[in-house]
Amino acid sequence: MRSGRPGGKVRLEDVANLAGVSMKTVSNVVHDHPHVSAKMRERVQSAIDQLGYRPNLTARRLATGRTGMLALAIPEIDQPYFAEIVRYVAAEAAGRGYRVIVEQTLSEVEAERAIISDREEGLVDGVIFHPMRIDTMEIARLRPDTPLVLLGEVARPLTTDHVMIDNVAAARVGVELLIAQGRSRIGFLALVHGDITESTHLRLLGYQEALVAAGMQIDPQLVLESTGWTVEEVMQTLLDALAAGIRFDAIVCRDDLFAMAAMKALDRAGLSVPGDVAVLGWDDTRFARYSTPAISSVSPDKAAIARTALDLLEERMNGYDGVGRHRIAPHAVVERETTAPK
Amino acid sequence: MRSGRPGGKVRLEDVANLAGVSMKTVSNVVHDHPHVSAKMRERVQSAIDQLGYRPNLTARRLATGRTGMLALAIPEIDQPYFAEIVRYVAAEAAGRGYRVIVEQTLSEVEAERAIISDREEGLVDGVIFHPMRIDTMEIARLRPDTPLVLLGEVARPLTTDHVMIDNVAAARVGVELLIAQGRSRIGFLALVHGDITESTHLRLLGYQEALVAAGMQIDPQLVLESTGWTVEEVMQTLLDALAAGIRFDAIVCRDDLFAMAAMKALDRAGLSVPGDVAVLGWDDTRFARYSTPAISSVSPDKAAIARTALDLLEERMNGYDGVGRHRIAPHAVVERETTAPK
DNA sequence: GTGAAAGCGCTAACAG
DNA sequence: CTGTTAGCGCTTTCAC
Repeated sequence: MRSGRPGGKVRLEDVANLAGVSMKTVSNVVHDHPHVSAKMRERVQSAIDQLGYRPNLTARRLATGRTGMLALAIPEIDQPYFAEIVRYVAAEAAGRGYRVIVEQTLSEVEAERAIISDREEGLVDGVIFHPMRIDTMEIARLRPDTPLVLLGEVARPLTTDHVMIDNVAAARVGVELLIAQGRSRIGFLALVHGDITESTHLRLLGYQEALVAAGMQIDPQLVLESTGWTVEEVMQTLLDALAAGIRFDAIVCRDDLFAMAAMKALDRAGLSVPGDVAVLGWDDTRFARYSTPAISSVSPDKAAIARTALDLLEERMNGYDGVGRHRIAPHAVVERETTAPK
Repeated sequence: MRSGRPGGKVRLEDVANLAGVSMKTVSNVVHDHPHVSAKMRERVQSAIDQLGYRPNLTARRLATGRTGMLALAIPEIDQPYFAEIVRYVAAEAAGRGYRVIVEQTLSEVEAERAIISDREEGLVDGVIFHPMRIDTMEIARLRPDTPLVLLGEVARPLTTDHVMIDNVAAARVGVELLIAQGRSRIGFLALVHGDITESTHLRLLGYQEALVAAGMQIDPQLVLESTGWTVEEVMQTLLDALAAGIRFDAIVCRDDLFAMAAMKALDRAGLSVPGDVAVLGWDDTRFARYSTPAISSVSPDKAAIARTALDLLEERMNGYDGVGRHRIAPHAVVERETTAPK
């Protein structure tokens, strides 16, 4: 089945020789080019099968200048929200003929810098990047030659494309739901020390807007602050507030992980959900769906985020070189078991 | 900063010209080759910086025949167990100088077949594959030229390397824990219709062995069967058993997702965990840690799995061509809140 | 220690 | 519609 060449490697030329045609004709067959006679096609195909020929991607890439690969850079692959984003982006990319390589930054500054200032050329045709640590200025300065689209709520760089949801509006809708269900002491879990992304602040802003619009008083005590992102830290934050005598009948969480932490804290404090306290998560991940009780959650349209990011990126890869575009993806609030009329 | 060449592309040769040295010398500097004088290195480096030269990966790959890339093929990226496997494999691979591209099969036969019978050459140097649908015979028959290591409990192919945990022993230890805590009506959730992997059967076998070893009676009623893998189906399976009057004081689950489903069903049936019923999960994912109550879980050593898979794969990539090796990674049982003495 | 030249396997422009 | 040929940018013998 293999050619007699050393290493068993079969080249396009070997196929051409065996079939008695030119390399161009073989290439036409491999690429399903229209203008090839049926008998020709068959003859070439049989040579391909006989030799077990497989086109060499690397050579093709060198010749075409395209890799057919995209990089998706995210903080952590095993955080459900990002795992789901990877899934949608990979599906969307596959539909457009791209494969995706996943890069984890672990929210480390150096890793994020490495994404932007790509040292080597020809790894990927484009990059989709969800930054956590580096800011607009740095992205603008280190801006790579490679087409780039940003995800998430970084401060908006003027020069770079960007896809996000309207966090303020989403938070507002979520809080309005709680208010409509008769909740009046609605907490926010939580601001995080050292968080330089805008997400949490925007969500907090929407929370505040909804309260004001409803003519409710804003009690700063209800806005909690966590020392970190872990479930343990977030749980402790709520536990401390409860121990300090602060009372809630609803809690808006910055994401589903925080909601899981809230469930733990409330359980430990002997409070029932949603009887005593309603809980609203964010991101609509598997955590929310599989938890008991199932967590109501603000749901960004991940498929739309992926689709929009790919749209933008493809335009860049096709040569668009204008100013940065900013696209808003839709959101919804999915009601499950942790929210209910009081 | 850019050369005057069209397209702004800077090549090794341009650097060589500017620095007034040969391409070989530039290459030596780029690769930190030892035998280069300090002044030479400096001169070349300044030319590199001046031109903004970035080596072209594709050309390097074509010349060397290595891609520096690995494929990791898994069923679903957004299933926590696999997301965590991706994380460990990616970390391990990065440490060895490889990048990884993630391929989702979605447990579809055709997608799995595509992984094995790679149509194109030069995409990756090696493949790590967690199959769900295709069997030993097919893997052996379609076996690609690309080095391959299998993950999970497929029937063991003689020709292919393979990393797994000892499912039987792990299940036995888990059930022994339950027995030691005074549980006597221990259910198994669940066999799944159409599941052709060995995992569930091996776990069921260990379950059975532990019961026999403890001199307990085996009640077939306690071994449940689900029509599918979704949380809804699994939950319904347990709900049906409960409705049929079958009583449990512990449930061993085939994975953490099934454990989440069990928690839902028990909650709905008004049973408390672990008061009335203990629950043991499998895979030790974030689900188990973040759930309320936190789920005790059989914990495969994912770091060891990743490390071992890479070890095996590197040997293959370095030319080892012997018989398939089978490596067992360690496991443990992590006790959390869903198991406790009765 | 450094330089010149021959590929790596494919694509695409051009000629026939 | 098919064949020829010149690159794509780097690595790597092999002389110097």
